[in-house]
Amino acid sequence: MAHTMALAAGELNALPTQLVTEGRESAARLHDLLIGCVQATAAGSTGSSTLYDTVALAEQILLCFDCALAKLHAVAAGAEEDDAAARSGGERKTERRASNGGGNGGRVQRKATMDDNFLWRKYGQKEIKNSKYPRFYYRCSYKDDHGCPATKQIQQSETDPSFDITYFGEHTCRPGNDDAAAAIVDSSEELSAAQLVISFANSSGDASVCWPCSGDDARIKSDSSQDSSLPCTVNVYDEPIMESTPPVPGLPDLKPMDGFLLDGESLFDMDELIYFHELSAALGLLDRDDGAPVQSYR
DNA sequence: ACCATTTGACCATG
DNA sequence: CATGGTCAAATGGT
Repeated sequence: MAHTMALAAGELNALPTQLVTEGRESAARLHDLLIGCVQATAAGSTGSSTLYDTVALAEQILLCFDCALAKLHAVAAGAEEDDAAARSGGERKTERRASNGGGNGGRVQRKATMDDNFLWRKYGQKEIKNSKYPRFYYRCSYKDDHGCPATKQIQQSETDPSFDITYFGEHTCRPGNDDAAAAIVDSSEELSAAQLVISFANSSGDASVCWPCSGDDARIKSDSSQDSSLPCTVNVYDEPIMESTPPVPGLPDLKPMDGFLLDGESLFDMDELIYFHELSAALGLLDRDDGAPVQSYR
C-alpha cells in the first residue's frame, strides 16, 4: 500500500475515509485487471474457475470497501450533529423568535439524505398533537456569537423512515466570521470526491439550503425567493433504509449501501464515482423525471 | 467546573 | 382554551 507516511495530527479525521477510498480504488483496478484476464481466458478456452473465484474475491473486497466507506461516513454524519452542539459556545439569554407562532409564509420541502453543515444547539422538544413522534427544536449555535437567527425543527415522518427538517431563518454565522464556523465549512470543503460518493448524508451540500451566501444556493434561494426568512423543509433518510436493503446473494452479509445513500438509486461505480445528476436530484436541486415533487411551498 | 441536553413551565397565537 | 414555540432551571457527561 502507498499509505505508510506519517500522519499529520490534523489529518486524523479525514484520513480513514481517504485510505479506504484509495484502497477501494486499488481493489477496483485489480478487479478490472482480473476481468480482463477472464475475458482473455474465456476467448480461448473454457476459462479458469480459479480466476472466477479471484474475480469474486475482488468483488467482495470492493463490497467491503463500499460498506466501510458508507459506515465511516454514517459515523461522521452522526458525529457531526453531536459535534455541532459540542463545539458551540455557552448559551446565554436568547430572544424569542419574532415569528414565533405567527404566520409563516411558504416552506421549501426537499428530499435529501444529507445533514446540513451548521452547528445546532437543541433548545426544546415537544410532543405534537396527532403526531407519533416528538418535534425537536434546534437553533444555530452561533446565535449568541453572531446573532444568527437560524433555527430548525426535526420530526420523524410518520409515513416513512425519514425525518422532516424544517429550517427557519438565514444563517448569518458565515465562515470567516468565526474560527469554529470557518473550520467546519473548511473541513467540509476538503471532502474528497470519493467521500461524496458515499456521503449524501454529508453536510456540505445541504448547507446551501439555508445559506444564501454560499455559491450553490442560488437556485435554492430563488426557489424560496419570496422571502429568505421563510422556512424550508428537508426530508432526511436515516439508517432504516439501509437496513431494508436486501442481502447480496452468494456473499456474506455485507450489503451495498445504495439504499442508505440514495434511496436505492445507485451503487458505487468504479469508473464514475460521483453521479452529480443523482446527487442533485437527491438534493432536490433538479427536477426529477418521476415527477416527484422535491420542492413545494406551503 | 463547564457545557450541552432535558424537560416542565411559560408565553404567543388562533 | 388548545396548541406550538421558547425559556431556563435541573441534570448529566466530560
